[in-house]
Amino acid sequence: MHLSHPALRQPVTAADRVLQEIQRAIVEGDIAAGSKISEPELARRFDLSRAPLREALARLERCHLIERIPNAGARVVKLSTTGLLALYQLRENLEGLACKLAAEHMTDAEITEVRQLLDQHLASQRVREGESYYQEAGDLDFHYRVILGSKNSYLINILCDELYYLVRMYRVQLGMNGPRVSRAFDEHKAIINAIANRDGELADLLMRRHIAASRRNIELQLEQTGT
Amino acid sequence: MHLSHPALRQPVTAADRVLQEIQRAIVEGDIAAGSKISEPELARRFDLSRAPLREALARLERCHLIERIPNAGARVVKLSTTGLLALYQLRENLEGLACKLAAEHMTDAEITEVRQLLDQHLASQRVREGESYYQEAGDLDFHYRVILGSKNSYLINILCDELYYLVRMYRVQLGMNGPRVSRAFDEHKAIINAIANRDGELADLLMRRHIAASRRNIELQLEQTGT
DNA sequence: CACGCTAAAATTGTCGACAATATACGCCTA
DNA sequence: TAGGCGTATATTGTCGACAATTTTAGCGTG
Repeated sequence: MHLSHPALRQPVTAADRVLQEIQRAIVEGDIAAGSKISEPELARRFDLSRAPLREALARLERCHLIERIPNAGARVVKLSTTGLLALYQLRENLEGLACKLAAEHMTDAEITEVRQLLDQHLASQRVREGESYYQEAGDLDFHYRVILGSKNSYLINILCDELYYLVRMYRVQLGMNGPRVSRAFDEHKAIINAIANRDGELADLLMRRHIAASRRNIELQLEQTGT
Repeated sequence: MHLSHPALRQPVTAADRVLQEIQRAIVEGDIAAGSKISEPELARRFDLSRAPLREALARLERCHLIERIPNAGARVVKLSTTGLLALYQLRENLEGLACKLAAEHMTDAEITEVRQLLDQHLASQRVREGESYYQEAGDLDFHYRVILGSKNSYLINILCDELYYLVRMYRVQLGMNGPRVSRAFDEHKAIINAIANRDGELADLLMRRHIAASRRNIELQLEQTGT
């Protein structure tokens, strides 16, 4: 049971590289949601054989970005309100647990690092008010740290490797530039404070609320865009 | 988002078949925990080429039965106390959530089915008192039903496809024939009652306790066997 | 014109061989 | 004899081609 997970590992094999490229393409909508995946086409596009490509597809299925049917091929996942709800329902619970465990297992040094990270975000955010991309990356970065702080490898694997690409996909393809930017920082602060105080129960609660608020925000976006 | 998951699907491809065979072999200790996986050897043993075998290995990694290192090969996972703890920590939370959602989403018909299932277990268990295998299968069956009842595809996928083979592996390789057999039935009854009453909060609590008790039981087994 | 059947095309699944990388062995040196 | 280096071996990663299956297109029939 090792704690550093593959997502942070830089690609060493051709399958790793093409995985990252396709992941990015799907998350950012470069390959349209719901569209069919053609192995021969992708193989040509990325200039490699089908063997490493299929390896990559297997991992894409693992993080729920594509759905495969035997002998019939793969499709990029479709975004839906029910899917979003199910995903965030899970996140609320899992990241709440992660917070509780982080309050038990994070070292003081790690907590200090996260606080420095938040200070950085605050500074850079004041400068480029409203640029959602940095906010988003920063938010994910914060969540990553806390999740890793749980020191539970299964939990880390599920959240960082299997669910987060899909979370990003929903965020990116739904815009995510609302007025929530500034409030999120305060919520992050409160969470890391609870963790620093070793108050797992509170950290759990605050994280659940934080994610619930984030979910409502995206749902609003969804309604406005018109499903 | 479809609710019936691959685990219940019968194998259609060669990779599917060999996956199931290797899964069983690892879970039951036929392939020793911690041992190295040799692709050429397994390919000969199951009489197929390395392509479908590697597909199977990718899925074995997904359900945490093996660990792969690029260019260096795969090893069967090692069982450990910390691993068991991390796994059950997650199960407590996730299956608790599953219960809460099941209380909201299960149909009356589905609840009736689960109750019939429990009656069957009780009858057959009275007959073959103490035979742990059936008990284990029955227990897992109950948990499966509840999890499916949550109607959350991500939750179902994580519990049934990714974590449960490992749970079974711990159970099988640690014996699991303790005196807990009879108490589990009562706990199952209480859980389905809570779900039937649409009391999600109570169902959540009871399931967490049920799994915590199960964990303590296995930990005891571990200590006795001598890690 | 719609429907079902048949045949052709395309796609996925599997195979055996080659290339790149890691492991194991033997040798040399201190 | 212990330790490090270089080669030999074995294993994993990748490739191109073939087999099996599905999808598509065309045809005939009701």
